Amino acid sequence: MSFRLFDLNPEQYRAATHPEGALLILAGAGTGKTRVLTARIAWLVSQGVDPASILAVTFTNKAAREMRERVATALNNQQAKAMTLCTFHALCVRLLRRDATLLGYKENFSIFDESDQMGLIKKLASRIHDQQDPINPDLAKNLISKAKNLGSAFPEGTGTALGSLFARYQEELRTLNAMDFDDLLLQARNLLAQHPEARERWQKKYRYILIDEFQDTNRLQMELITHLVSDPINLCVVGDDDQSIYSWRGAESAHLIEFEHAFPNPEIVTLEQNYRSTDVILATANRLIKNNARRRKKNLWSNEKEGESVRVLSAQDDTTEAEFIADEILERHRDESWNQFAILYRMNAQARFFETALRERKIPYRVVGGKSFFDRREIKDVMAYLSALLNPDDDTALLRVLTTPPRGLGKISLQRLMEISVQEKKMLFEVLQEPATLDNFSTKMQEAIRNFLEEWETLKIRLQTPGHDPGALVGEMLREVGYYDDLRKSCKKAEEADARENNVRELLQSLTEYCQKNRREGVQGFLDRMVLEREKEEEEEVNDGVTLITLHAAKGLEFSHVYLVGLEDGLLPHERSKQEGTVDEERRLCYVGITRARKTLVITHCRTRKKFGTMLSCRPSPFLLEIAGEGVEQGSMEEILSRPLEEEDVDDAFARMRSLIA
DNA sequence: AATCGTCTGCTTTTT
DNA sequence: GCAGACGATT
Repeated sequence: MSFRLFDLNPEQYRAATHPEGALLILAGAGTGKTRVLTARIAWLVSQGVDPASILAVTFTNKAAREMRERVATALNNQQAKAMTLCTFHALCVRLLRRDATLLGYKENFSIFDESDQMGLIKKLASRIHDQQDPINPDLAKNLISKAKNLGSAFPEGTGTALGSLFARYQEELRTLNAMDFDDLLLQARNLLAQHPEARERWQKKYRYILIDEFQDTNRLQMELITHLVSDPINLCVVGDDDQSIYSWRGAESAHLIEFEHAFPNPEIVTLEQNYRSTDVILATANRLIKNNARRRKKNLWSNEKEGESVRVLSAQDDTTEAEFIADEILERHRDESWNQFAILYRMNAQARFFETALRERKIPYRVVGGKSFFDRREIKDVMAYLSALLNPDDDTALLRVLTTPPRGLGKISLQRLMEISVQEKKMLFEVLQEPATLDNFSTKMQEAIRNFLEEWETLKIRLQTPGHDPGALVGEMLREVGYYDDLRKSCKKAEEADARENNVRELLQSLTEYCQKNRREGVQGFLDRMVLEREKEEEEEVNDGVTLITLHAAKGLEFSHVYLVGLEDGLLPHERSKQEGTVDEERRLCYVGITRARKTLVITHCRTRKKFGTMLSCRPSPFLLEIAGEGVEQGSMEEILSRPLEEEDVDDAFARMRSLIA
């Protein structure tokens, strides 16, 4: 075995080599969680376990990718390939692509992403049109999602406008042979709950189950796990209740805290030795988190005893906060590369000040989060073509195809087609194919419809021919129907047009590559991946820069120098959390922020801040009182700036001035 | 169908 | 203070 088990500390070793039964690994921040999971998988295989019977589930694609890479180094390639290592959603797609017919879906169902979902909700909401209480689509989406993740396909309040919206939404999805993200979990759960033969088949396949970030599981995911686990129980979960920051999305850390309820007498291993931060930073984190009542007690420690003090600094206002930090980063960059610095904040809106300050000083930076490649119009267009090709029931996708580019079928004709579709209880594509349909339209329209059908059929047939290049075929069709021309026409600048066209080519190129590599999964597999893994392949992390990131997005990352900013009452903890009684989660958020730091940590707060356009005075966050203690220095930025320079700094400043003059 | 102006309402966002 | 949504206008 190439993975060296003797590199593990005693607790890690115990977790990695625990023989059988339920195993709960409480892995504090930076305690080598992924390492242990990888080691455990390697150990299982070394004990003769068939890799194909191992299932390891993560929450993010990134985590899955990282784990796969590490497993591949620990095992040989073939073994690593044989095991299932994916996100919850990808696992569900796998189950459902095989067994969806048992639930009344076809196995070529479409997966609706958030914008598809939103579009459908808006359409239905406008149809219901209740003058009493108009439906807020955002709210509706959240409530539907929440209900589903609690395990229910039905709204709580039937009879309300929202209730009927939920019902019709679900009905519509089924007619379109489509599932949204939550449905993937919901239907997979239903599959295992309602179909014993399927359940047994999957249980038999996955004998060894490992779950990462277990504190983030919602009820549906927990049910799914419970159904999948067979006898003997071989379930290993890893998590940290102190880092549970997604309860607003339905995650229940109670699954971890009360793990024994679901799986009695588990082996429990607590990992407390931290390999990331200095002891001073960890002591600060410990002092903060112990104020949370319901948790599994952990006390992080590190061998790194020599560390700089944690500094808590106040600033007059948000601009000063940003400028001070930017100056300090500039100063420290002398012996650290830019990407060792991170600025962590509660809200994306806070990033702006830091962007300005960094830009003024020509410091490179990257803001994590923002518009995804996959939200771009042209990408959605091509995805619609692929969806409509694979799932003829997906009217949403087909409508997009029919109107992009304009084919002489305008709003009115499409409306008429949809009316016929509703009347005859047939899907849009069937209606198009029906010869009788054409009688309703002018000769010009008939021509347009016939043209489209002809193109579409040709493409379908060619795609099915073996040895084809799907990317090239779709690209060819797009060109023939004038899609590229239309795309260019809709752009103001030539640069934008080039960029969009390039995006399409890139997408088609990766379609071709995917199909070459994964013969069996084909176009369907590619589409699944595109919807579920909404990240561009060459996420260019090569360029060096300071990271600007929200606390939520920072989980799992680490930086040598961390600036945790905006520690003000109402911002962290956020005002709304105080109203909703979820300050504990805000504390965990703060805890996550602190534990990202390897060497130095600066925590800042402003005495005044611009909110909604006006300057308001701010009180320091109550968390600052909780972290106060040995190794934490307090100060103000103004005081530091007015402090007389120390001698060497003066020398330095003179030296720099002289070199500027020279 | 596109563009302009006004109104509103304000976390976090793994898939 | 500003983005995003929506409705009125050409």
